[in-house]
Amino acid sequence: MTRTLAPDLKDCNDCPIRHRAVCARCETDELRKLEEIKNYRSFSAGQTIMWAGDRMDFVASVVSGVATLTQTMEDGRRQMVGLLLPSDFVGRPQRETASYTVTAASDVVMCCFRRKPFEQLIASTPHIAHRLLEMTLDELDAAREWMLVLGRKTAREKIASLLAIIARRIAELDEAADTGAISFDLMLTREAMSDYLGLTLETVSRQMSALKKDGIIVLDGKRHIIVPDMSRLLEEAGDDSDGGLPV
Amino acid sequence: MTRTLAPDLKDCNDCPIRHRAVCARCETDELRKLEEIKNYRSFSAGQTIMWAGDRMDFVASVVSGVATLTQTMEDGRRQMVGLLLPSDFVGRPQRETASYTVTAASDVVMCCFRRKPFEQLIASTPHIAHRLLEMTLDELDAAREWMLVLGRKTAREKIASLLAIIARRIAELDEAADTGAISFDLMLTREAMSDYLGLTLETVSRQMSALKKDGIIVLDGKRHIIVPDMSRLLEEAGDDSDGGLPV
DNA sequence: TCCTGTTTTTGATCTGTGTCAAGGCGAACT
DNA sequence: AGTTCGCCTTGACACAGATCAAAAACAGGA
Repeated sequence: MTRTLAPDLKDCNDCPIRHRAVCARCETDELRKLEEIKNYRSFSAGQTIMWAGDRMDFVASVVSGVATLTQTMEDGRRQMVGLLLPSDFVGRPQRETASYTVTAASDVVMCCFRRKPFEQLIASTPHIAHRLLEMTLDELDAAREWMLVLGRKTAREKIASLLAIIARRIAELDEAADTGAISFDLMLTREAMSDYLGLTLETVSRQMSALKKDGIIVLDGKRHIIVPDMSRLLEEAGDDSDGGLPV
Repeated sequence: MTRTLAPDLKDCNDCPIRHRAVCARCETDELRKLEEIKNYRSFSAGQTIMWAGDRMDFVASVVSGVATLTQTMEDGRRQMVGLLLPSDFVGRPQRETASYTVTAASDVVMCCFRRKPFEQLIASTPHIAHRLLEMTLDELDAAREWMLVLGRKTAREKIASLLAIIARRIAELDEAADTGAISFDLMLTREAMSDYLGLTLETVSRQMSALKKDGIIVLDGKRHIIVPDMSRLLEEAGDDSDGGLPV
């Protein structure tokens, strides 16, 4: 349930798979192999990084920015199934084609690894395989928490849940942590939020206004959010305790 | 996206982790170790196998019957986050406590392994770790498909999707496959269905009646379902192509 | 600065699903 | 056979959120 950060995150800038990923215990020759198969790629806001069904020659780790994983039905209904923040991993070893469409929500930098050699690296390096399993289990937990949000929460609770998730991830990255008030840039359009939450963008807008009116959040411009009291937000989200939702 | 069955499933009755699990390439001393730490356990319909938050000393594989994974909010709202059919795996290595409540939907037999030694086995046996990763990735895909169902589909489409998933899993087990008509026992109450689909049991009942009236399904008693034409069901489910939803 | 297109807000109305309530059906037990 | 209990179905009505429509806020370029 708790996000498992590589313990020596801060000391790990040389490792090309950043943060939560496999770097923590990389040894020099593993690092060298990773160096060989990696390259950084940038995408601008709104750009589609990969379409569902595309051939997938890379796996990647988000370095900066926000990307989304979405599914679409033929009639255009869309559902976001994953929100990729810095340190998240994209792509599935052993699979030729992408299952989901990946879109850059903001400007994004990804650290890409050629898939074939990456798979070999996994096969020959047990601790990387373990790290990958751990990350996948975290993602599975996140997806399951999200099923509760989608299936059983009201519009207001959904919005509060989304804000809480992002606030938590941001706080985690900034290490600012428990200073009470948290402020962050929401790098999603209202439409992207509605795709995540299974709502329409009008409903998202209305509920944002309502949360603002009730003082749960403060809006500075359209996208910059201040949460004066995190516990009140969590209450609105209907979360038991403050355990919180993993992303 | 496609379920990955162990290739020599049929020849593997001695392996205590059945079907999809790790058995395919188990060698004799690995099998011996598994023998030592396993024991079979039976549960009767309706019984709670494990509560969220309980200490978890076992991981397990479903041998027969159907079990469910659910989350509950303090006010009682409930969401099923996983449906466990024979060959599915439960439990998370490296975690002390259960995240979800596990309930037997029908009479269930599980093959349980003591967690600590199982973790050691994973650590020392790369191909088991790989199999586990593959299974976890399949589950993640299933969870994400389910997010689309929960977030964007209508009640009728939700029901059709659930029936399609179960029909597909049953067909897979029976190996009866593409004979057009599929019939199976739905081992879930209307309430369990509603928990899976994020609906009320009344709505589930109404939509089942509607699908029956329209000839998409035939009901023999309350729980035995006949699907005369699988493609029509998939159409109702709103699935693109017939790719279908993994569970 | 104005113009243009995108994103967001707000309003009015409609509808699918939830809620509340009653009754039916079958299985197990007396 | 009758009673009880759990599960399922059906109906009437209410409401959260969708849909349709318009205007306001904002960003970027000429």
